[in-house]
Amino acid sequence: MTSARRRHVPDATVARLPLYLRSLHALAEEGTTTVSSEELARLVGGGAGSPAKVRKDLSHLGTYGTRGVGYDVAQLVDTISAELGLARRWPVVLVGVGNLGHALAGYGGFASRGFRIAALFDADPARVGEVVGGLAVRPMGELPAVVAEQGGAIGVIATPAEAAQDVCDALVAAGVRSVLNFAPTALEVPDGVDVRKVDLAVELQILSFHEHRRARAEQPRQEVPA
Amino acid sequence: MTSARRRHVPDATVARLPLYLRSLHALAEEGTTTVSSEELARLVGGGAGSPAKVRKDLSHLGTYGTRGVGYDVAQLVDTISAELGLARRWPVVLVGVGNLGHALAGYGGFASRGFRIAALFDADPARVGEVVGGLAVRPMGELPAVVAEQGGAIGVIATPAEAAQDVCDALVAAGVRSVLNFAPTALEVPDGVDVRKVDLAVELQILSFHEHRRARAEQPRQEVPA
DNA sequence: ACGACTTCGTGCACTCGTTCACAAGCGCGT
DNA sequence: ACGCGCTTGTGAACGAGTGCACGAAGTCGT
Repeated sequence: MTSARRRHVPDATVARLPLYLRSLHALAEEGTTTVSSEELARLVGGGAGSPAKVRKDLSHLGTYGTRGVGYDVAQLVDTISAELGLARRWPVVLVGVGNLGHALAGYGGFASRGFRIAALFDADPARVGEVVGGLAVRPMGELPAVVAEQGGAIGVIATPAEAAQDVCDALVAAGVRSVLNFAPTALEVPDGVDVRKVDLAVELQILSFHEHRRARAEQPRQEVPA
Repeated sequence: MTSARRRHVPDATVARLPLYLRSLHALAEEGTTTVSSEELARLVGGGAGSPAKVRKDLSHLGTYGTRGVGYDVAQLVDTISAELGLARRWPVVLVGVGNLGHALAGYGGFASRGFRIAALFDADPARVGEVVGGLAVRPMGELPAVVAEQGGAIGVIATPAEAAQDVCDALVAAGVRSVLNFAPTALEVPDGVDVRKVDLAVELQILSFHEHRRARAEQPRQEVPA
């Protein structure tokens, strides 16, 4: 299949592409021009890294490495960036300028990896006008205009759980079709809208499980049975 | 297998338990005493929710629902909390009181879901002493003493990428065996230490992929070929 | 007391992803 | 020019997780 380009890229692979990209950027900066699947696997580390997985992932992109040599770092950066749609520097609208919202607005990692915070919103009139990370907080009413002006955007919800669904509805109504939700609640969205969620407490609870399990295995004194 | 209790709980199930727990807490607060697998699946929403999946997940805990009725909300909360090791209110040590660290320290969601921020640390002497979220920032040197005093802890890394590995080493040396890493870098740890990572930019990039794919599918004008 | 209805628990088939193993391809040294 | 060693790309085996379908078990109404 010479022109097989990318047919269907599995979700599991998509989830790893950003990790590869991160490591590749680091390599590029230190001047490395070529990397093997084994080296790359080591760099992304942990569970995400086995050489075979790397090769299969990259093969889904139609990317060709050079046998006996490895992959060209610069070309791989371009290919993955293109696949992820990072040619365009996506505008991000952030709703909810509380504790977490402040942190996100000030987080440099977005800018350096293909995103641009286009505007901040908050439902609380007292917060509107406040300047955070160089941007003035706007009232929710301006959301549709901003999204239209940007020609689409990715929405980030950093509000309390109670407000999240309303905010999500407003984002969708404004034309946003990709939402990243930090509020600890499930969101209902129409077909065609994509939601990802990040729940900080959930991650801790998963860690807690493993910690607990380890403790149970090491010191099986006795649990009080029901 | 009457006494089959919990043999091995699959990772995929563990990752969903906190979501169930969240919905169950909400149900308990509004006074609901009983819930069916179908209802619970609907509540957790999205990809995580199919009734069969819920039942299978819960069966791994040895939990018995009542046929014809559903699950007892209160009992299920207890069972899942126990499985996740939330009987103990885990102490969390947070390293890196920058932008994100501030947000995490002030985030109420931890306290309400089984965790307690025990101490804040920062390598920058200028930050030491500052009070954030009711806690004074301590110098890294005090880390081992604090962890020992708490009898173990979960470590959270909210530093820049460059500092993350050193901080991680310090945590491990202090006896921490579960680490949540917000820095955009892979961490190397010895066996027996568990690391989970949350990378905010990665989530956005995954969204970007889907957005890009959608755009490509809808308007296949022509991409500029290499 | 009994039947109809609801909902759980679970074996089975299937899908998706990972790992393995190896042939094909490329560059380099001689 | 040629062979040797390295690394990719990929088919095939394997394993984990999901969805389905149905038997088991309990409740409620009559």
